[in-house]
Amino acid sequence: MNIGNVSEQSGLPAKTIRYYEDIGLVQPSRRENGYRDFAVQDLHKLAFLGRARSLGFGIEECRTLLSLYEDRERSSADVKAIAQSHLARVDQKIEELQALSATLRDLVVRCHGDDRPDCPIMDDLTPSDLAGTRKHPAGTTL
Amino acid sequence: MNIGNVSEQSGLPAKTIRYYEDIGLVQPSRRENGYRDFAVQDLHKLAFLGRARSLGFGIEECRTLLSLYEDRERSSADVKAIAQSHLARVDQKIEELQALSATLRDLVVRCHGDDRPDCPIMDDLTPSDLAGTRKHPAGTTL
DNA sequence: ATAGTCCTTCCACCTACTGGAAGGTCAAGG
DNA sequence: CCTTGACCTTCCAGTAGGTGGAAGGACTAT
Repeated sequence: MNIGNVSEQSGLPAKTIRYYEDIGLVQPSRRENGYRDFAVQDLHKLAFLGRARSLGFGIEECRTLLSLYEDRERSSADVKAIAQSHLARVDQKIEELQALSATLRDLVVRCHGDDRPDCPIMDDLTPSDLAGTRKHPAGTTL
Repeated sequence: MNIGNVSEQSGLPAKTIRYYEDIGLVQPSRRENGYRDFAVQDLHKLAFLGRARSLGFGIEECRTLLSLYEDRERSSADVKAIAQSHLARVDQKIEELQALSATLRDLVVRCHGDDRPDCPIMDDLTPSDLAGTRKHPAGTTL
């Protein structure tokens, strides 16, 4: 099967499929003319990867999940552990973003938003006390 | 002021400060010996940037905010517009992650997590409806 | 003179792709 | 036979926002 076909059936862009081959997630064979020739199992793997990625699993997690996918003797505990730690990370991120959202919302609400320069948002950003502590409790990153 | 000093007072790593110079967010002068020489205004800018970044604003937003910071005739409306659109993006992200979290949590809860291979998480990831494929016919699929 | 710390530049790496250029292959139509 | 267009190939560069490290110059103290 050619890459265009596999792309269509798996829902992954051809570029992404080549990238996945590059990092060793799939190993399609080659024809005489140099074209990749995907087996049905490769298609399955790629669809599996697409779903796993859409659930937010990282590439290395996907690699592990793929090996578990191919292991009919796997323990569901191994799969669950990966999903659980991923879930914990997602929930952690949600908390950080919620704190961020609350801070931003507060600033936005307090800013009158007219043509005068006076602005609580700018006041928050403006450094008042350098080298010292206080003012902002916690910082999060996106 | 040397970069180490500025780093300490602004809370930004020296590497980051050099990077910010690279992309034109600050323009410290140079001494005879090639060392960067930061003015107090540069320190203020860097602290401003650090706070804006910690609120999740992107670099280009920071660049705009910085120009508004230096413009004493700015309209608070301009600042508010940037913060509002950023807030909207954050809230959008939260919603996406919450949907993801719900899906993952459901899968994790339904997975018994023992030493048997049977696993609802894997079932979710496993492609079932691809053209020309059957669902694991006893030992053919990986 | 030498040790230790600070500073410099440059290059590579991180995630997970994505875009584009330059060029080979293949099937159909005239 | 030739051309057109779709498809395929590789390789290079770029994304966001830095981080790590190497190689080497500069400063300070003893």
